[in-house]
Amino acid sequence: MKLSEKKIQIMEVAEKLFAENGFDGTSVRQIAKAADINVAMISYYFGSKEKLLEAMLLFRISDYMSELQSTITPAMTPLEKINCFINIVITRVHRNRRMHKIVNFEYTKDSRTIDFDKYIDQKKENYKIVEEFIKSGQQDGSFRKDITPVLVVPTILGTYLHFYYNKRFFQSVLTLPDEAAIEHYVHDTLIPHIQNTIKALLTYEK
Amino acid sequence: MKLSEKKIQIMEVAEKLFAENGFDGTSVRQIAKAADINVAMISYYFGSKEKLLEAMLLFRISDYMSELQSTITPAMTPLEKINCFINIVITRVHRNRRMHKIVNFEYTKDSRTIDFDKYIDQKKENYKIVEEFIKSGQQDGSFRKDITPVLVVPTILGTYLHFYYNKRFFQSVLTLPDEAAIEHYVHDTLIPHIQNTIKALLTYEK
DNA sequence: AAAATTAAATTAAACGTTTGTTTAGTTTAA
DNA sequence: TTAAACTAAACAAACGTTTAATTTAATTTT
Repeated sequence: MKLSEKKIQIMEVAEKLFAENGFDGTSVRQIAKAADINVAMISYYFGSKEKLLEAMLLFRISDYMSELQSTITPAMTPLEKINCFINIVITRVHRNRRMHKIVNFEYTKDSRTIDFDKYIDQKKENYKIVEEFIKSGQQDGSFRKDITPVLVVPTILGTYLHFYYNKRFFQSVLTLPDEAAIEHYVHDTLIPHIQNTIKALLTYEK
Repeated sequence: MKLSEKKIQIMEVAEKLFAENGFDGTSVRQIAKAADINVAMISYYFGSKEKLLEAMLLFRISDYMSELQSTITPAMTPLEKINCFINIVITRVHRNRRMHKIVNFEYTKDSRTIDFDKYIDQKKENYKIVEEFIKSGQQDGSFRKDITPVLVVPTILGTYLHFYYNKRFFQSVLTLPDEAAIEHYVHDTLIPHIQNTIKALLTYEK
C-alpha cells in the first residue's frame, strides 16, 4: 500500500476533521467534501472509515523516528537530558497535536475496535527513556530519591495537553491573537515552564 | 423543571455512556436501554439529546458549591492554601471525572451547539483563586517571583487528567487491580505528587 | 368513599435524515 | 488493450425525534 498524494491528502483532511469534531462526529461525506473527492474513494483507498483512522495514525507515527537518540548524548548530565527530552517531546506532540487529541479520546472508548498498538509502543518507549534518565540522576545524587519516575511524564505531557485542550481559554487570558502567537508562547514560555517545574521537582531541597 | 428520580437516573446513565463512548458515539437508544426506559422519554423529559447533556452538566455543577471558602482560612500560609486547593480541586475533579472528560472533549468541538457557560464560569473562578494565592505568596517572599500563575493550573489539572485519561496504562504499570486501588493511589500518591511538584516549583532556589 | 374526570407518564410504531458502504458503470492513464 | 482511478446512484442500517394511543396516577365531583 503506497502512499499516493491523494491518500495523504485524504488522511490530512481526515485528521483535521477528526480532531475538530471527533471521529464519530465526522462523516465520510464531510471528509470527501473537504478533500474534494468522491465518497467512494475512502472505501476504495482505505477500506473503511476506521481503517482510514488507523492508516492516518501509522502515517503520523512513522514521522516519529528517534531524534531522541541523535540529540541526547551520553556526555550530558541527567538534568540536561531531561530538559532535552522535554523540549523534543513537547515540540513533537505539539506538531502532532491533532493526532494525539484523536488518540487520547478514541483510546479510552470501551467500544473501540481501532488498533492502537503501534501508538502504545511509542508511548511505552517514552516512559522507559524518562525512567532511565531519572534513575541515573537519582544514582549520581543530583536528583531527589523520593520521586516516582512514572508520575513525571503525566506532569510533562499533562501540562502541555491541558494547555492545548483549553487553547481557546488561554488565548483570551494570555492575549494570543493567532496560531503563530500560540506557537511562540509554547516554545518561549510553556516549554521553559515545564522544564522549570520538572527541574524544581527533581532537585529542590525540602 | 424539577428533578424526578427518573430524570436523575437518565442523566447518570447518559453521563456514564457519554464518558465511555463520547457524545456522538452514544445513541439515545443505548441510553434508553441502559436506563431501562422508552426512547421517547428522553425527548419527553429533556427535549433533545443535546439538552440532556446540558441538563446533566448543570446537575453536576450544582454539586460544586464552594467548599473552598469554608476550608481555606485566612490564617493559612500561601503554601498551605495551595496544598489545600490542590487537594480539594483534584478530589472534586476526580469525583466528577466523567463529566470533565465529556466537557473537555465536547468543548473543543467547532460544531458544538451546547451551552458551556456555567462550566466556564466555574473554571475562571478556580483560576482567580489560584492566582490570588500565588500572588500573595510572591508578595510575602515565600514564593519565587518568576512564576506565571496561570500556568500553574495546567500543571495541577493536566497531571491528574493525563493520569485519568491513560488510566488503563497506569493500571498495568502501577499494578492497580481495581477502582478502589486507583482511588487510593490518587489520594495517597498522586495528590501528594502534585502538591510536591507545585511546592518545588514555587519555592525552590536556583 | 366511590365514581368520574383530568393530567402526567409511558409505550410502540413510524417519521424523515443521515450514516458507512457497495455496486455498476465510466473516465483516465499506462 | 488493460488496469487503475473515479463517479453517481443505490443500499440497508441506524440515527434523533414525533406521533398517536394507552396506562397510570392524581384531582375533582358526586
